Amino acid sequence: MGRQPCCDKNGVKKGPWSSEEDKKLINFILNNGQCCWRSLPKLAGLLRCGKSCRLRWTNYLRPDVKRGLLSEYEEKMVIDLHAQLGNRWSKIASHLSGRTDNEIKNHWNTHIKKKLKKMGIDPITHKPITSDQPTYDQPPSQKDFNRQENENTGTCPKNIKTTTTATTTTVAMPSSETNLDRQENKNVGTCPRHIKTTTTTTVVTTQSETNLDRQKIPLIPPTEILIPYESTTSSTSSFSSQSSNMILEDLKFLPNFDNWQSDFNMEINWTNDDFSSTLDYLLNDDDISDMNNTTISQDWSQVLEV
DNA sequence: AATGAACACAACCGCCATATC
DNA sequence: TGATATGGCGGTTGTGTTCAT
Repeated sequence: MGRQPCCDKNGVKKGPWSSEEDKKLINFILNNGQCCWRSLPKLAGLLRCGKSCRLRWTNYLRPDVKRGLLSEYEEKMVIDLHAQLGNRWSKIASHLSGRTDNEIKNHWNTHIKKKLKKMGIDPITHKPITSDQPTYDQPPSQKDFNRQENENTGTCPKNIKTTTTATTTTVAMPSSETNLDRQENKNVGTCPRHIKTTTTTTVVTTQSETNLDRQKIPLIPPTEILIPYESTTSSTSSFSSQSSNMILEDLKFLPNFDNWQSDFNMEINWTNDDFSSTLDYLLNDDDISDMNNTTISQDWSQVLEV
């Protein structure tokens, strides 16, 4: 007997998450902690696969997830760790506080690999590439052959072509200088993607660090995230009787999520108990009033001003 | 201004390991 | 002890954005 699918595929929504779905997921986990992912979508009122919820939470919504480009130091660590561990992204990620395996994997595939190649280093073996040695990103798999076939028959997805663009000549970048990035990319003809001023509805950039892209903050405005539950819920809904503009006021006293760990002396891998106690701390009126004296982080201030 | 190419990254898929019954 | 459920991992794809023409 084969394995059951992780969820009922019928009626399950796929694709990008809406802010509404994010809110539901965040609210559910804030109120209930992380429990079994399989039943979470139903309980949270989401038409999503449990697996999808888990990924969304761990890779994007979790408050201790660091966002933005990897620093030079982090990048160096990734390269070193990759040399030791290979493509074991989760292991690599465990050495980089706040970074997810998915993020590191993406960064490796889109940035670091190119840099290493440009530097004449094989990203697989981490050894210098000899001129007579062909290099492959991956050993050609059956899928690659299928892709090639698809391309030939004109049915390939549009991004197949990106798999063959190993001709880029990007060099190691001074990561904090966007104008240099721009100049450099201009010179070598590669797209300066990271220069973009984000205009999507999910991300906002600030300039609190030298690198414009370092501080991408999930733009689910706090007013959107912490939707007050209907007044029937328990003590956790201290916001329930408040109007939305009052909630905005309250949100000013929430901690800077960037400092979530240090603020609450939390481990990176928190347990449900950790989460619950932290949640209590966050939502306890006394504690909130104690936090009146704390400085609102620049990042959140900016978000709140939006 | 329109269009296609190039790109980044969020999200999905399928497999594997472990837990539970 | 085997079957099943669940979570985690790595590879891959899809989509939206930006840039060049």
